[in-house]
Amino acid sequence: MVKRATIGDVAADAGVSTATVSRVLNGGAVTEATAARVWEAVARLEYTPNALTKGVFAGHSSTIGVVIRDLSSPFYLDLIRGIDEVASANDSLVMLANTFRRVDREVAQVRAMDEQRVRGLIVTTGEATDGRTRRMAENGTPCVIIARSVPDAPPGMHSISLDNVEAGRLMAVHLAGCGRSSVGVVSSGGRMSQIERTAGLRQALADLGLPLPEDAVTAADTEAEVSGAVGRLLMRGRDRGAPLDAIVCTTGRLTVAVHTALTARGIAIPGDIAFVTMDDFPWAAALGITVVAQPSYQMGLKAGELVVDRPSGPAELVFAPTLVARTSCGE
Amino acid sequence: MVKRATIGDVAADAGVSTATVSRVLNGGAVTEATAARVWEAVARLEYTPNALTKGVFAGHSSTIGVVIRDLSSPFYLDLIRGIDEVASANDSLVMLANTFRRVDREVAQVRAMDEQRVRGLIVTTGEATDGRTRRMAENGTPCVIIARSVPDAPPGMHSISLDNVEAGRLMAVHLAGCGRSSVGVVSSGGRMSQIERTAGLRQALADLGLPLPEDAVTAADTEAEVSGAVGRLLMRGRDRGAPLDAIVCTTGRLTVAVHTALTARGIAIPGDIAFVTMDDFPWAAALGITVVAQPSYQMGLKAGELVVDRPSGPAELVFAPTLVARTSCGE
DNA sequence: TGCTGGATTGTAACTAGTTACTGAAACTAG
DNA sequence: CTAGTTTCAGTAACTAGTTACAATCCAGCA
Repeated sequence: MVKRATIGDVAADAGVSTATVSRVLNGGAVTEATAARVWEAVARLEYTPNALTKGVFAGHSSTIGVVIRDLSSPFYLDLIRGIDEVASANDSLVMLANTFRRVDREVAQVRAMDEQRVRGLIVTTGEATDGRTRRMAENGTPCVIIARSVPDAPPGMHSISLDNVEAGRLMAVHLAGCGRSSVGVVSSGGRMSQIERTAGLRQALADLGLPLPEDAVTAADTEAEVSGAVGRLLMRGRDRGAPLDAIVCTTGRLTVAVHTALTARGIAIPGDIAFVTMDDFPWAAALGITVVAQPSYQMGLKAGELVVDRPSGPAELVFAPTLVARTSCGE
Repeated sequence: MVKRATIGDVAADAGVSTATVSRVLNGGAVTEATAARVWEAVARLEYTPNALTKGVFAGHSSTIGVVIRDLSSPFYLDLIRGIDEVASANDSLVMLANTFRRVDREVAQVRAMDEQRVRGLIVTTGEATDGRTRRMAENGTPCVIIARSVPDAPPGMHSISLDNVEAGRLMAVHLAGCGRSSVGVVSSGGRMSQIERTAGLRQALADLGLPLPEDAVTAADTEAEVSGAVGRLLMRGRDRGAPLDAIVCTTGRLTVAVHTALTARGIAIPGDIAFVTMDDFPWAAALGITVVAQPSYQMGLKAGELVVDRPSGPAELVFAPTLVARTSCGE
């Protein structure tokens, strides 16, 4: 195993002090002749500076930490692409951690990011990590919470989220415009974003004279639970003599499962039932699925900028969703 | 801005030396009473150890570096999940960098990983980075090259790839079994994996008495080029009086594009043309698309283990593909 | 009471860099 | 020809930890 060259080795090879090498590498006042000798030594020894040591001295590393609940979601993927764009424009790397939707891992990963002294932290975690991110913000590490707003955020603690009520409204207006009147909702658990989307949908439907009763909304936390949820919705419609003519899915994560549950029952989309869901994805166009899309890449870009630009106050950014109309709701 | 507590602050607060604090934190010989006082100080000051400094002393950080060409591919996503699994079981974080398929960014990101003194590096880059990874391996940083084998690898430099010839063979046998005889191939550029898959397909088809002429294989590097490539394939079949009855796509990245190109032309799958592609993905089941899947999660797991376990010699692991038969080839 | 010894704890050197301060040339000006 | 200024490079202190070695403490034993 060959030992890596240190700045001391370079200095010795070039016949100068480590201070001079550091000056050459980081742009201080040095003679051209000296600089040339140092660069030669750097090349000869294949010197690669130690970013850890630089980080120790600077008080923080040059990487941006990102903690994601679910790497398989296309929303998060585009978000990461946006962050990565800003990062590489600023000589930063992105340190990514996946939490697989487990709270204990969220807490552990955020602590790990703190230990790594990341330059900034972008996080899609729940409230369990708020204590730590708050403190990190106070310690001078900008933190960005995605998909959730944070009450009483200190300076340096930002949030980026979607206007979820508007997302629900867009769905309602589109469905009504397609002549649908009996809507069922598959929603995932009790996250605020889910609740807001359903509330926005319900309010807009009510404004259009189409009430959305409580029991027309079912929760499915996992893909396995979706089929049952869809079945319940279908049965309820039949029982009331008002058969379901539209299904809304409030989370992109369950889109495949809902779609599969419908087609597996031989239900035609949009012939029998209209289908709208959240978040655009590569196959949506091929399948003709109408979606309410988040500007995920833009959100990632903004998150990266908040980390890099360090605005003084806390920022609370809300992005507008857009409906991408395809064929899954008829018309 | 509140300054972060250092080990010195903890030592002062607990009335001991920094050495003792270090021993309490890392498990050395200390009295219970001293340990209790130190832990109290740690809690009171909300001390979070600096992983950068630890890394400087250890000679490397505790994070695993991963450089990915294309984060949007489901193959890489599952690979990352596998790596992440091993990482978190070993108190490591994954530092991820995306290169967007650009060689200059590959080189820059691998250098950045070297500067970060990652504990190990897992990479899906091309030959341009081989010089650096070779040297890193010699310096004691295990490197794993994914989807490509490396000639004359030094100890600590490993490769994990798919048996691409077998992947092509699986496709050929399946298509022949479904009664298809006139196959067209959409392939992406000149990467070795693409060439091997096509070669495997051609050999197996030939063994079955079904030659695959050179011009039945078209290259499409980007999604935009796919439609033209498919058109050429279709036209060629018509011209020869042997209309195409199967299309093979040798890269998961272009699956959507090929599928869209076919359906946009009103071609029924499998009615008019059979379709097989590489890499399984969430919508494949819903769409009934037959695929040759890589054990991507397993490959990620293995890559992580190579980094963590540091076997002495260079390892060259080749994984077997499996065909997931659905309905897109008829039968 | 004094000695030996194991268990704790502190001191100081070390990791690989950066930078404030210092000193020595070299150049300019009177 | 000397004084003042600028330029350049080196010394040493600093970042936040770890650890080898030395020092101290108290117990057990003669």
